[in-house]
Amino acid sequence: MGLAKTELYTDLQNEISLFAKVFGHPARVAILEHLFKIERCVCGDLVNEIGLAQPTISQHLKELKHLGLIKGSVEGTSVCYCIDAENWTNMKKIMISFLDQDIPRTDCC
Amino acid sequence: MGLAKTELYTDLQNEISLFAKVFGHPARVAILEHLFKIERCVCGDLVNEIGLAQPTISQHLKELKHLGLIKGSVEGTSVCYCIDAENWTNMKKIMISFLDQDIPRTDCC
DNA sequence: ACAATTAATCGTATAATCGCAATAAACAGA
DNA sequence: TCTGTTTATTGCGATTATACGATTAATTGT
Repeated sequence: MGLAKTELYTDLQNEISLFAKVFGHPARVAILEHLFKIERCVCGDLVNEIGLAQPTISQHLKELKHLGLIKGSVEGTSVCYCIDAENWTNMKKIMISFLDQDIPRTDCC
Repeated sequence: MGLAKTELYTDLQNEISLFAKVFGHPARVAILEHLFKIERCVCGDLVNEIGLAQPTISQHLKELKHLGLIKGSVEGTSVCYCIDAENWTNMKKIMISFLDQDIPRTDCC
């Protein structure tokens, strides 16, 4: 993707873009929506549910876990994933404060 | 970025990821925040404000305009940009409904 | 018409992303 | 221990994204 010049932006702007980037792929959106619906599920369930190869799902899970939005616990040979409530709530505040800014009444056109 | 298999996902999931992707770069976050603060500004202002080259800013503006989140009007030799209030509000509803899902009380870990 | 100003487009180098086959790692049961 | 099950990691090809110099296009003022 080339290299974003992160030093040009505020920490908050960089943080917003990192959260947004992880939502910027429909597979990760689908994984999260499934976790919200099912509450908890193992990696193999997501492979069947979504239809991508197992390494691909595993890679998307890794990115979600790296940002702290989900957490996984080993249960025998499988790994159970769920939403990380605290981190999700924190992320939600940041994203909504960005989305919910007051729109200027004066139009430019 | 490789090729996402959009046919595997719902229209809503694809739409959410497209909106998120455009927020997935700090320059576009910075552009939008500046438009919220200043209400209206020309391309050159953003070049000075952010510190990227003019073609780069122009390219980011193009992506924001393509999604309908901003609109631009020609004013002499310069182009004035502003937030598209209606489309922003529509996008906001979609994104917040995704972010604001009920978090399951049962933890997996 | 000409020069100056501003923004968009083109071309290109670099780097990240996506997807998956192959493989490794961790664990459970016989 | 051996086998089967499940997930993580590695390596690779194809594609997309970022950034910018050079150029073009559009407009204004003289």
